[in-house]
Amino acid sequence: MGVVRKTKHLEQVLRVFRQSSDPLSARMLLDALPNEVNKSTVYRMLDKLEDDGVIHSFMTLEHIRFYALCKGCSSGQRVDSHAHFQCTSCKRVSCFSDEIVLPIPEKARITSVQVLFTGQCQSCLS
Amino acid sequence: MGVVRKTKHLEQVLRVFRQSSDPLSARMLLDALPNEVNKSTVYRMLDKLEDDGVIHSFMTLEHIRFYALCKGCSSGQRVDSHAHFQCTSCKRVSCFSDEIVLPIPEKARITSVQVLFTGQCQSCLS
DNA sequence: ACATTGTTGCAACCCAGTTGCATTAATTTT
DNA sequence: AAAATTAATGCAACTGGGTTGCAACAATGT
Repeated sequence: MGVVRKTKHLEQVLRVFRQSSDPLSARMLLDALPNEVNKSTVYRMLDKLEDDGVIHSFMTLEHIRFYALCKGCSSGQRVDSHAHFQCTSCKRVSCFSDEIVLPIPEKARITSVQVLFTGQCQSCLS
Repeated sequence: MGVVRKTKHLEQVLRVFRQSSDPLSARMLLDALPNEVNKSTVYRMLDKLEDDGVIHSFMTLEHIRFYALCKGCSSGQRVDSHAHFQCTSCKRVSCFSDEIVLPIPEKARITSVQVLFTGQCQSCLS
């Protein structure tokens, strides 16, 4: 189905994503939006944007879903092995710039791969 | 901290894991245990087993945590890039037999990598 | 057998995410 | 431009995975 109408909220959501270098959770997005938006609305927008291939999502080990813009993902053949990283100390989530090359197994029809590295980031190490 | 005492529940949990070829969620484990066990107890056992490096966990896209025995993982230097697969149709989760070789990024001290393939499994394709 | 202390069960709780429904607002039709 | 259509929104209640504090219980050391 996906997004059909251009609403103010939608524009604001996209602006927040564009301005953020890191992936965002629904909560973070909710806090970042300029005016009050209901959380159901935010979840619904995120769902639709993901359906449309505008953003993609992945789960962190704290069972929180994070969303990020699909920059390179051609929404047709999407095996975007784009990887993410979460620092176990500060919990911050970020994207890995390098594309990860993964061997796609034969056994199944793979449509996506999510890769999450965990460990300590630079600033938490020092 | 980890597990200290050998209780009946603990033995049963380990038996269930050994008998299962697939990773298990807390709920599935709860259902598979022969006698009634409180869910808090199960979650606590899982936490401790993971601390001890006996099992490892990962999140599915439905934000459910799955656990599996660490077969090859030496609990010392553990960058176990063991991959999992979830079928988007039947939701079943399984382990990939092939070890995935991943380039470990320099920027951070990586301690673990989780890889989750999603798509359709053999039986759902036919 | 007893003391110690890790483990369990219980109930209440937290929080991410969902749902049904009435209302509002973006688009289309006239 | 106003009316009709229908997607998007807000609200409140709900679901379900996972956690927590505490009293009761049971595995281990002496």
